[in-house]
Amino acid sequence: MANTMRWTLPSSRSSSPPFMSKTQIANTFDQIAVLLELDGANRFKVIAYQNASRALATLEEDLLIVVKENRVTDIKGIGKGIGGLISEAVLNGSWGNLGELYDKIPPGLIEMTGIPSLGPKRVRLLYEELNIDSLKKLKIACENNKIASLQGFGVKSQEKYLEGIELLRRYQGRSRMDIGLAYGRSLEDKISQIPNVLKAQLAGSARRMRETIGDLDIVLSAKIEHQEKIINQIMNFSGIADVKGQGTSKISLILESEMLAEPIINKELDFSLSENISEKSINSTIDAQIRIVSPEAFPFTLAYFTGSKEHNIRMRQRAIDKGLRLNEFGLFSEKEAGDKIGMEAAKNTLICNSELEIYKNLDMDWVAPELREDMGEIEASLQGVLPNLIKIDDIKGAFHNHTTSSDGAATLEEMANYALKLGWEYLGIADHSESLNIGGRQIGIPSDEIINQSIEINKLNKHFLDENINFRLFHGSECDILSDGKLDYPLEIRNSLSHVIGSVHALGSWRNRDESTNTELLIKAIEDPTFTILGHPTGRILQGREGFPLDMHSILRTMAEFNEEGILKAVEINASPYRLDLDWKFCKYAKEIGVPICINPDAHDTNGLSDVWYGTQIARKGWLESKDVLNTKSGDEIEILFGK
DNA sequence: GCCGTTTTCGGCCCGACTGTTTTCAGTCG
Repeated sequence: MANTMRWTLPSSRSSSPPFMSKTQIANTFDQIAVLLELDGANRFKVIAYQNASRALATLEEDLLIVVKENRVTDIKGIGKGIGGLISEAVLNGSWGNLGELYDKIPPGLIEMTGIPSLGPKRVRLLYEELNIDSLKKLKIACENNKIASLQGFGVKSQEKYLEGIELLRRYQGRSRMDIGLAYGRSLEDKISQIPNVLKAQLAGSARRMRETIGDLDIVLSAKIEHQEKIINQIMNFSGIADVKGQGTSKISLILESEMLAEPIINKELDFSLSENISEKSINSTIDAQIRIVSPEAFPFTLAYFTGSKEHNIRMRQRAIDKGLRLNEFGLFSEKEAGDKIGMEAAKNTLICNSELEIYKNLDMDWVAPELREDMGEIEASLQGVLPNLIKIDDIKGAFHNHTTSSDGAATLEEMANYALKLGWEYLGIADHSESLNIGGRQIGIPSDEIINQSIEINKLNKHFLDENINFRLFHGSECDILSDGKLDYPLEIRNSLSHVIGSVHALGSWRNRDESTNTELLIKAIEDPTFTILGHPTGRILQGREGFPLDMHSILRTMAEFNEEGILKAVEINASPYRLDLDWKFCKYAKEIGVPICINPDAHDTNGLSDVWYGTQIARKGWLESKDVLNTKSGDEIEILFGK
């Protein structure tokens, strides 16, 4: 959880209901869960708030309407208590007596739980016994040997906390998908090459293709007699910064950049990105857990550590419903296993040679790892209606790319040639528009110069046609959505373009406004007849900054209405691993209501075009099939759709 | 705090590792 330092209940900026948005309430419930833990509350109460937060974040309907129609407790996971809080927050902007909880828990305690192996229970104990309520006080207490004498603590814990405080200072938190995957694949590869390793596979959030990755989980299988030697060889890898734990079936490491097979390429970045990326992301470390199991247990352990936790809970429930029990070692009869646990319980497991067979034994279709978030995949799997997910080879081009005419590093021709090399049928050029300035320097193409780009594009297109090359350039613009919701450039320029990608760049005013005003202004931009695609919808930068507040469901509904009338309004998944915006959680909804999605690399150099891979992973995570994605269509089809 | 063909109470997923204990609680995933 980012920035745990100063938690407060949100106050409303609105003068009429809804006083609080879905997102605000969901975030608040997440905080409440942490505070309750520190307060020593019943752990199921904590889970209830976490579940309620999830339920709200995925609620598609307008929350105000749900509240007004007294349907809030119809939402699964929301009962009388939490439902009352939601209604009050939406209708009055107040938070019942939750304020007392915020007042009661010193903010320093939240920060202390960031120390490895120091959880809420012990933090609470330290607070009650020694009045420790900050990292600083904890450090002093450790140094003065005050912790070791406490019941349940010892010298080791004291030392660990001191190390942990130090670690916290340079702790990077989660990693972006590109960095996490680079580490994960390198480690997976190295382990696979050790003799007698039968399989080594990345699991966890990396396998599920989350936009950020917490730590790496790798499951490896080997015969029991080889396991000890394999562990020793792993421990001798270069690129291990620290060993956090080591057992016979699990090792826990911190990796540093020496682990990487090849250094991470620094691509040319959007100006707004480079501003928000600190040095820390470059020299980051990442945690890795490695599990060693027998070949028989491998599919179960892989499934278990792929998660998500929520998916696993549903899977176990499914097993229980069938009189079975599922754990990380097997799937077996509940009756037979009795009180036994772990490997012992799984002794008489049903044999499964792959994950597919585990699902099959539960009368389910295999669920792609990307979908395992308990977002409807269990139901779809049981009904046999899981989506046929899009693949990278389905992509035939992309619409949002920059050249040297704005802030790109490659020329139009270089970009086109690289796109051809990728096997694409088209490339959409969308340089920044006139108004975009940074530090007094104009980034965007001035109105009177855009004609030059048009001439150059026509020339290249004629060349492709003459040479009988199935490739074309589309001349668009990444047109600024100004703070009042109007589009940049005069109308005649926008009309002359094949596509207009509307993007918000002047984030200042958008981030300082409330959700409903922003939503209204963005809808105004979308309604402009020249508007085609919504670019990086929230402006978020992963690990950098939050996006501006927006009711995405409402935005998507507006876009769906246009599409129903045959007017193309698409939304972008910005495929840059720094953004991955539209968030995957909204993709399924967009698809269901009929809003086309494009996977756009927002490339600022030729290498950047390859980022469509990350966007495609996010599209898969968002349940998208090839037919849901605009840039799987052929060049001819796009030409008709754009009308140019 | 939520939920319910075992519905108004009693459950709520499961296991490894660690450091502290001498049988276990806390933490983590």
